[in-house]
Amino acid sequence: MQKDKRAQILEASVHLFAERGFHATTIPMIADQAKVGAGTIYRYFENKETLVNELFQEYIEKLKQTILNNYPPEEAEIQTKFNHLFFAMVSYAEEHLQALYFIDSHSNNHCLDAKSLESYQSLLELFNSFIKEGQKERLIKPLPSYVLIVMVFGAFLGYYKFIQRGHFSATDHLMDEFKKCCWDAISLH
Amino acid sequence: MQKDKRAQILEASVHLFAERGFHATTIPMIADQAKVGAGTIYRYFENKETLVNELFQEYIEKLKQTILNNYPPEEAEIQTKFNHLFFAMVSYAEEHLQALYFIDSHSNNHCLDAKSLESYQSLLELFNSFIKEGQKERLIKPLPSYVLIVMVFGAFLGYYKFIQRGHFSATDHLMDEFKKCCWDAISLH
Amino acid sequence: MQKDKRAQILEASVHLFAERGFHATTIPMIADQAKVGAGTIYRYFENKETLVNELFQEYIEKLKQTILNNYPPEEAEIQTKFNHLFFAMVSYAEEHLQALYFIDSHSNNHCLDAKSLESYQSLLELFNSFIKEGQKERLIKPLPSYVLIVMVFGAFLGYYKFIQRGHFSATDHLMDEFKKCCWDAISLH
Amino acid sequence: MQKDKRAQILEASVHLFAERGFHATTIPMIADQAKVGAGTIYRYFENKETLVNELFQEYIEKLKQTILNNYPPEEAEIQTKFNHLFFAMVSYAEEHLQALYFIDSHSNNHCLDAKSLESYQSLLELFNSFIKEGQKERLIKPLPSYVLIVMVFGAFLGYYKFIQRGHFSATDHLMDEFKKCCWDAISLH
DNA sequence: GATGAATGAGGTTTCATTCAT
DNA sequence: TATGAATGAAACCTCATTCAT
Repeated sequence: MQKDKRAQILEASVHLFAERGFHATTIPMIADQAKVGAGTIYRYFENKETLVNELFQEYIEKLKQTILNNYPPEEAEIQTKFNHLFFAMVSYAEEHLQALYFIDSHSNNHCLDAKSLESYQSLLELFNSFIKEGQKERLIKPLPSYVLIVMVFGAFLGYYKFIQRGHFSATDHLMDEFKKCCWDAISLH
Repeated sequence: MQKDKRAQILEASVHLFAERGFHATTIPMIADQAKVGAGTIYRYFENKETLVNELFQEYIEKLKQTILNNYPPEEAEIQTKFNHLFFAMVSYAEEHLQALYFIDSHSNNHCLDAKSLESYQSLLELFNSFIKEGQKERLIKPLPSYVLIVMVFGAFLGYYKFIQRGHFSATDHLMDEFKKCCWDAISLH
Repeated sequence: MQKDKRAQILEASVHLFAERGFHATTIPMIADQAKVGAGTIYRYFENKETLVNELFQEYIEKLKQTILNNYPPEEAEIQTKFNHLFFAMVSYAEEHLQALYFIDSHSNNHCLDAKSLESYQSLLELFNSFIKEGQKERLIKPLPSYVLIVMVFGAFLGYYKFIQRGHFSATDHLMDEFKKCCWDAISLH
Repeated sequence: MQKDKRAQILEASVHLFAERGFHATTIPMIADQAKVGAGTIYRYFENKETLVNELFQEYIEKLKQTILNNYPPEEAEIQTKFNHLFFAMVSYAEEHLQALYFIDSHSNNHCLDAKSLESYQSLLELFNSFIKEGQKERLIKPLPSYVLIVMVFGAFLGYYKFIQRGHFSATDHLMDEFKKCCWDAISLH
């Protein structure tokens, strides 16, 4: 009861989709994990496709909010903006790691509808405009922004997957190294 | 007739699995694409799972061969080894781009059996030993090698996905930028 | 619906398996006869094999119960015990004739699992111990009990198949003849 | 080569059908056992159904021949005729035990066509006329001949299955007991 | 509103049969 | 003539979805 059933369903879904993928996750699995009846899911979502799309859009929106919250003013330096983006990602990853995996592994999936793709594009646009600006100032490499974004995104997933697996614990020192790594990857010199 | 049916099936499978994923690809889809009867697939593969596993292992092996072919001697410089690895990846990506997507998107998939995972690990080990060596010489960042590998792997996929989509054409200049990007991402200074 | 779905499925199955055999009976046939959806069968039975095995075991158990119910005390005469066994079989055959055919025609079938075979053996053991006792008292022929059992079992099936086909109706007189026939087959003099 | 391929196929078929039944026996199984290609079977038999029917008819015919060979003259005594029938069955069982199982387990099978059923009926008729004659002379029990036939047939199968399993070896003494058992089962007094 | 038993469309897999060699 | 690779109809089985309770 405590939590809203819709939230329980979304929470169960994001874990399962992240872990197994959309097609390998069944409605009964979600119902079990969410501790609701299978039929209940259909009171909140028209069908499995709308469920995955609403889930995708909500988590994209949450990430966009995290990024836009306290975003540095336009006139701020690129480094400042990079710092903000980096720590926004860190913050999101620490709170919604499953969501990050889910977004990454489903962003090319056929199950997404137009609205989800648009949502995803608008997320990429946040990074894209940052990169375009840096490239204009000759501070960021003149590569297609998509390549730079995907590289850093991949790095984030790798970094957190590694920590999550307990191979070693997150320290401030490691985080600094990681941040520098991301910056070096995209910056000129 | 021309080609071996087994090869036709593998070729159709790698495209479909890369594009849609294991669970969203049906046997009739593969049969149609491969221009064989659905039953024919079962003359060459015990079932859908062994098909995906044999496919995975064959393409991992091919990538390992590409990397190990003319690999610089142990005493060679890190830069030389990096160049080799980079161009091996380029060569593989240009010949088997679908395979690269397929490997990337399925390396965490539950459909893989122990042998496939082992195969994948042995591929990662090739990169890993290169990174470990570079770290010992203080030429490569002291981050978990997994993070560095994933970052560069992600960059490759992003780079080729972008080119493939025709957003712009591959030039030697762009390739140089891209190579520098990958090196900067992992190297110290 | 009126009856329990599981019971409907079992009832349809025993008729079809008795009539056509396990392998010639399809799930859709059972679903049609039981008036349930094909998928419903899998809510009650893991697969077709567990269906046939549970069915077999349930009907064997029912026959064992019929036999053991009011079984004469150990010290009773062989003739008394024979009468009991005979009428237990008559009672079972009249209520569950299809089951008798089903058991007979599937007792050597590869579809049976270890538990079913064990169940069947324990049924044979009931007859076997009766025969062994009679042989000790030199009232029953010194042939392998299996031969005697199969002979009488075959006679029962023949007798009831004949009656069922309506070639003639069951009368007390006929039943007496039949009983005498079974007894003569196994007894000494 | 040695044997005619058709004979090899029939021989393999009778073993497999007796052991596993018509529907559980596949054409590749028969081809393997017969050491011929699967396609070869279709050079000798139109399809699987005609194969089983020709097989059935040939073995029924063989049994009828065994019985009719040296059959006692009409005026002979019932006991003489019984002896002949009994030893004809023994002879057949010893030479073609698999065929006896095959006939028994398929005589009610839906795979049989009209001609096979007719063939089977004409076999039963041989036994039936013997029984009718014995009943007229009040030497055989006044039960439906079908019941008596099935009983003795079942006894034969049980007897030979037991011996085949090696539970004990066939002796002249045992055979005499068995013969007496069959006679007692059907005779008056 | 919540449930989960029931359903059947659609997936995976088998196998009788064909046909090029 | 003999073969066995290839086929697709039809089998078994799963699971998204519905609906009576």
